[in-house]
Amino acid sequence: MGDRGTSSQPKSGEALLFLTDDQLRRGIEAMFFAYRGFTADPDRILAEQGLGRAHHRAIHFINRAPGTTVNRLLDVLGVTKQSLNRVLRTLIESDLVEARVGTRDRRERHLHLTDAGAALERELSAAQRARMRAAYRMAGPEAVAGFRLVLEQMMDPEHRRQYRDGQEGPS
Amino acid sequence: MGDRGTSSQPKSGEALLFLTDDQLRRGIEAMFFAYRGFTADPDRILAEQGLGRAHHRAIHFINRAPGTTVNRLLDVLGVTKQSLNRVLRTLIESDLVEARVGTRDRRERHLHLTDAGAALERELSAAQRARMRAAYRMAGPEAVAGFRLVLEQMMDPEHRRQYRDGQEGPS
DNA sequence: CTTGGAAAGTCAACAAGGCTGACATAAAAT
DNA sequence: ATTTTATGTCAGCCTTGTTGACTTTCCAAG
Repeated sequence: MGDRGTSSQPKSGEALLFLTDDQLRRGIEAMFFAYRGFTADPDRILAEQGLGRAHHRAIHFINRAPGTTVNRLLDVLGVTKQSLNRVLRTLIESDLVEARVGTRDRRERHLHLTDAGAALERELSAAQRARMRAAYRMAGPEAVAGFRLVLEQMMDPEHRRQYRDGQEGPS
Repeated sequence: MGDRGTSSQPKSGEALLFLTDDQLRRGIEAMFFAYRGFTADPDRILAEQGLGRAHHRAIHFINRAPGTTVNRLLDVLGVTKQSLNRVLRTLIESDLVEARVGTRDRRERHLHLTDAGAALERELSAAQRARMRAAYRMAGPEAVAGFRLVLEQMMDPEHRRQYRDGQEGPS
């Protein structure tokens, strides 16, 4: 779709300099390579236990919101219940997650990490945080602010809501 | 893994403020949600054609370096040759990619996009660039610089090399 | 020149983790 | 009493990773 036009007038002003197709392509590749690095350490740890990235995502969000229900988790993760169910079943069988029947609404299952699950979560997120901490240190505070700003804009609006819900509190 | 210590002294100075575990967790989730958004548009387009994300990656890097060999592509993509081979086979069968037997070394296959392949590439990357352009515009030039800086630091060193190889020229 | 190994690519079979669809059950809501 | 909601389950499909075994081609040492 002939938008090569942008590249033929690259330096028409600072405000546009970073919007050439080539600069955008660089950003696309940066996302690709960075995401690989971002998941590499947890993937290694998980593989040792016969788990995969899907388990990591479930563990992460259960840890963030203990007692969350299956339905809310489905929303956040954006997969089907059949897919999540398979993952949760193995996590429960491996004694990493506990599903407690709801007291108010007994149809609901409230999900919690067991001690072993919490330990694994710490191991996984420690690896991921270490990498991110290193990247943040190298790049500096202003870069980090920019990083987060761009990422937030890249999300679909629904996911952006869920992302913002993860904030400390309603400031 | 007792690195909860960081969170218990959160505001000990501007230089550390952004390195609390909670801030790092926010960054981790930002990556997760942003990457989903980042791939959403191409995924939709690809699904219509019965292709997947793996095909997109191959198409992207063949377009960037026409005539590249399977081996070099393997390096960039970081999958096994068997996995890539399956993807390439469907791309060739669908007349999106052409594999020319090497003239100097006839073991090699040099990969090129066909006209149809180039058209699909433009469609895919136009969607992805549009999203990135919008995110860049909302975030502003300084944020973009920070975004790219952090992403680069997050890559594994080998991938960082490949990423840098994608620059305009050896300035 | 031939022969043996290395390199590039292909084929086969398996696993993880997405997906859809159909159905079961229990509890809540109407 | 009926319907809706939350969850779980079975079956089967697809993509995209994996490993292992194989072919073709090239090159270099004998």
